[in-house]
Amino acid sequence: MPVAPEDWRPQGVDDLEPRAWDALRETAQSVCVTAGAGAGKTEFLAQKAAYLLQTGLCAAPKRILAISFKRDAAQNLAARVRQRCPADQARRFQSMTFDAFTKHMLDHFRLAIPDAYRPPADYSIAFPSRQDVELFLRRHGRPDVSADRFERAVARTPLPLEETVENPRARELLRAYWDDQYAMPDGALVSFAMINRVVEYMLRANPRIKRALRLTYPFVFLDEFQDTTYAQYSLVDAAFSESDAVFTAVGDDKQKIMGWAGAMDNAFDEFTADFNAVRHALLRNWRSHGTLVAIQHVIARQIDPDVEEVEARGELAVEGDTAAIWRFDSREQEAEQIARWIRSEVDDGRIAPHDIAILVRMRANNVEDELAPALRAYDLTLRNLARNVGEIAIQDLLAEPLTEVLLPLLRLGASVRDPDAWNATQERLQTLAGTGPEDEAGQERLQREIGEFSRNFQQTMRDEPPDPAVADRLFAQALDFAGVERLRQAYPEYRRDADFQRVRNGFQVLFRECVENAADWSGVLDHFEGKDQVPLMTIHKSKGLEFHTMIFFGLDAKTWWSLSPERGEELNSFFVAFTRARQRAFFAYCSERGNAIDWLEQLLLPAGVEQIDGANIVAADR
DNA sequence: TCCGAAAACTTTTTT
DNA sequence: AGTTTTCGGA
Repeated sequence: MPVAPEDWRPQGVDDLEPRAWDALRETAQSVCVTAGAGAGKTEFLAQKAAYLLQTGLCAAPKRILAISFKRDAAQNLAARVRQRCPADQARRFQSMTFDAFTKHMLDHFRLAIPDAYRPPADYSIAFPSRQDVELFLRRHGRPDVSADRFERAVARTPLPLEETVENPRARELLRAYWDDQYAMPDGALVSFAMINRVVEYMLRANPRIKRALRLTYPFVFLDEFQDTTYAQYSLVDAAFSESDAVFTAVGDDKQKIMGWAGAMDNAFDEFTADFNAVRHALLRNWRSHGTLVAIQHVIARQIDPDVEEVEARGELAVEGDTAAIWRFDSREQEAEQIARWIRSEVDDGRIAPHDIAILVRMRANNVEDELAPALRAYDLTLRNLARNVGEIAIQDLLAEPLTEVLLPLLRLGASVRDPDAWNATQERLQTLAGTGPEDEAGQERLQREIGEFSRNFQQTMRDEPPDPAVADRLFAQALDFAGVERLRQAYPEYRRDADFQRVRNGFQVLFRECVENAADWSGVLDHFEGKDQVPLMTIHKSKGLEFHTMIFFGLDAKTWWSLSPERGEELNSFFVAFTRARQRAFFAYCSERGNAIDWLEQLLLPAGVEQIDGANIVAADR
């Protein structure tokens, strides 16, 4: 039974801020919502979805399409809506990445693609490397063309090339690329950039498909809109322009840090004009407390002089400095003092190591070499999320479906009763086996198998202390229980053997590594997931995350190369780093490497951020 | 093998 | 803009 719009209440939260109400109730016209750091972007989208679904403004069988850039963002949003709405409503909320959406469109409407550009049904996804592209350019006698620019041309040139490219040499080169990719010896290899172009062409050429799309999705959400690329924008345009689809685009221009990778210059302005959207700005920050928000405002005003002041809703919960520049004399002192500071914070019981993030602008691997030994001397472990285990980065490995299946399985063995692990295992295996909730016999068999498996595992883990050889054996057994063939069937990204082996191998390497650092198997798995370790990552990787305390490492001029205070994204990336902090933000630099960049000092000092001699950050008697 | 010069690279996601 | 890798000539 639908709720009347005026009676609808937010789900699972007390209330929304007035601006959020305005943006939420706007359902007749597209909206651009500026949601700054900590404004509750995901929550806002989830509430708006709940509003549309529960009031019947988006009534069955119509659906909401939500498009994000990253898999975890798409999954988080979907999970949030599932918490807020009954299953039959949540099913009509389709949250996916841009690439997943275009690939679905391609697979569904492949036959509607004009002959000259229709990929064969058995195409595979390619992630072309620079070398691949350079090889192609050399083969076609054009080594003078930069691979970067050529890839960008592929991504941005609309099809059909015969009509859209005037320069004959450019046209032939692009056409040769498409022909080559479609005629690879092991079958067609298509990149997501190509899929985007093909689908955009298909939508332009088939008004009927466009109409069907519009009927299915009267509402479209676009997440992190500031980072939309031109290719993605043109696809959205081809799919929904001149339709009555109502868009909700959410993002923050001040956090645009992907321009160098092709993000649009002013996505919000263009969108507001093209889709006749009204603009709203959320004005609360639920993440940080007042002191930090005040400093954030000073930086924000530097990025956009017209920015509105934000109301801090986070509570101050620490004593002492909440923002400071730490100046060190030498690299040695810098690493040593930071390690000592973290140790004393942890010893005082204030926070756990994983509440403190170390952010860097780039080259996290080099910084790891510098900091890890110092931390180790204080019995702290640094987790560099960009570090490769085998051929995959730890951060990527942790988000892989294989990890989602194997970790709960291993957890079952590590403790006698772990209902979360049991439920997760059951859910994952159901998906793998394709057992529906109505198949009672299948469910029972699954329960029995899990029970037997976990008893077996529990015994091994009780009898044998953590050891690399045992780890390998447990890993092999868990993988076997899940079933390699089933896994590779269920997840298309594992179809190609090399892709599966890369993840498999990475898991094994990290698992074996964690064995060395833990007293029991439970500890091994905690270590695997990063518990009680200090995370280290780039600013780009930290986007969307938050931490109790943020330490920015390397406020030296040398690491901020393409930086100019007036324009460019460097100030934005600095803003992103600062706004990750709930309680405290510190900036470390060391005169041995260089001086803190002038403009940052000029920005931070007047904002009330003091400079502290790094020798004094931990009391001497500790 | 060594040296200096030149070129490459830095910040990333995606089934 | 600075750091790291590659390359060519000795």
